[in-house]
Amino acid sequence: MSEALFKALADATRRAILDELTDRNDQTLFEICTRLAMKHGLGSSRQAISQHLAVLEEAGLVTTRREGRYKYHHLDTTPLRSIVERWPTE
Amino acid sequence: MSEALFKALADATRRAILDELTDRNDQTLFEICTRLAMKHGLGSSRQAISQHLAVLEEAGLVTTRREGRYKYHHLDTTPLRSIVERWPTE
DNA sequence: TTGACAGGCAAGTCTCCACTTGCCTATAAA
DNA sequence: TTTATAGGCAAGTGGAGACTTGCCTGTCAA
Repeated sequence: MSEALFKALADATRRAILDELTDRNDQTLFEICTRLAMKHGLGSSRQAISQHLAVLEEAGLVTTRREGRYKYHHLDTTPLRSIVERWPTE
Repeated sequence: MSEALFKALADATRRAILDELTDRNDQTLFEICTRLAMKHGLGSSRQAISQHLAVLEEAGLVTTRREGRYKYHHLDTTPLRSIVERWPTE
């Protein structure tokens, strides 16, 4: 569903998460929270980021991997191709 | 501002308008309204479509040209490149 | 000049969504 | 076994935005 993709991209905090995962892939929720606060100056709570990650995962932009009590998130940009395929940029 | 771009893409009706303009460029508001109703089964009012076009224009995805009492809208997909440039798909 | 047509403006309603709050589960260290 | 850590769940709140409604402006044909 492309609806989930565009909905995921619609929020600035979620786009900052994608930026952060582009910079360093495979991060846990807490890592993302602290690094977002540092580099992007975002004061979002853990729950907020967690909900954002769920939206990104539903869009297929983020996949997860469990390891003990840690959950690693990594970026998958392939869904973005459908955008330029739908409306070609030439 | 990329905020305007993602906001513009976030709505399904606006994406249908982009589809319609991809299929046939340079349409007036009324043409878009009637063709959306036909092909996409959308029963949106004229004002609704007009407001959507304003959002698309603000995002740089649509440019306009006045001609008498007609206003023609045409598609510009170049802003979409910034998406795959921001998060490369390889 | 009058009426129809293409489009614009502004206020109001309503729904969705981002975020909070509080509590719960599970893993690992003390 | 306790205690701290990493994360999850669910209900409630507030604000942004999609859509409507009513009226107004400007252009062209009869």
